[in-house]
Amino acid sequence: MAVHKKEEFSVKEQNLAAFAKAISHPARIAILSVLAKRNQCICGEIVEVLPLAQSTVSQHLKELKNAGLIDGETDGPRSCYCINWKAFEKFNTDFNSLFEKLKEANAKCC
Amino acid sequence: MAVHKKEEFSVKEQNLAAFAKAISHPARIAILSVLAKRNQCICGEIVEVLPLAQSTVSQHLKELKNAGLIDGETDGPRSCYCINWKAFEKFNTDFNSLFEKLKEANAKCC
DNA sequence: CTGATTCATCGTAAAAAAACGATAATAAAA
DNA sequence: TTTTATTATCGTTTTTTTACGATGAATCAG
Repeated sequence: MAVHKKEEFSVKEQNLAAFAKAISHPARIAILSVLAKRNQCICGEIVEVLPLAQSTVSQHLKELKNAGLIDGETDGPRSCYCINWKAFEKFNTDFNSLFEKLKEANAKCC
Repeated sequence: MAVHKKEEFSVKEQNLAAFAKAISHPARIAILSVLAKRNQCICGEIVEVLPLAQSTVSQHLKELKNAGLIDGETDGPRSCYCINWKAFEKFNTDFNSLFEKLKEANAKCC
């Protein structure tokens, strides 16, 4: 029990799920929101705004970066992050391509 | 350690994160995809298609229903599900309203 | 060079998620 | 009424996530 079954789904499904997972926590939504407003900012500014410890924020940033949603580069002793808009566009495209199919049917359940 | 901090974020952020969490597993993406194609179907049909046990699929369906992404009603001994398209539209709206703000800036990191 | 700042990483603990088998509940069929 | 088919729920185990403090690494200021 508790075996990994994620690999048995299609790559597209896995990618979409991975993106969704990246934004599936309010803290990460908040981080993205800050980045969207300020265009770019350093880790410390984000820590100031969020109700979380520095190490926790750093962890969330890492996850967002691993998922490809943000870019980051170190600038002296600090780290500067910004949103990777291309990744968001790809998400929108994939998301729609999965669900646009029968939208016009406007199904009523059973 | 391990304290719930989710409540300390805005309602909008929490809702968006909850939606994303619902679609953050490939099995649930696959379920939604099946429903989108077939308009509606019963639990058993989904179980046939997925590489998961019946109880696991039922659990995923419950999560999707709790998140408001699908509707379901029992039809005799079986349960019929379909997609709640309104919920998807709301997600799209909220998603864009959070992130559309600075898109034109096309930021380059630092 | 020393000290201060800034951030990432490590270790750890608690909570939640994922998966299954077994069992209960429900309604149709016999 | 008894059986059968279908689905939901319960109990359990393993894994993953969330969160923190403490420690390290890197750079700037003095």
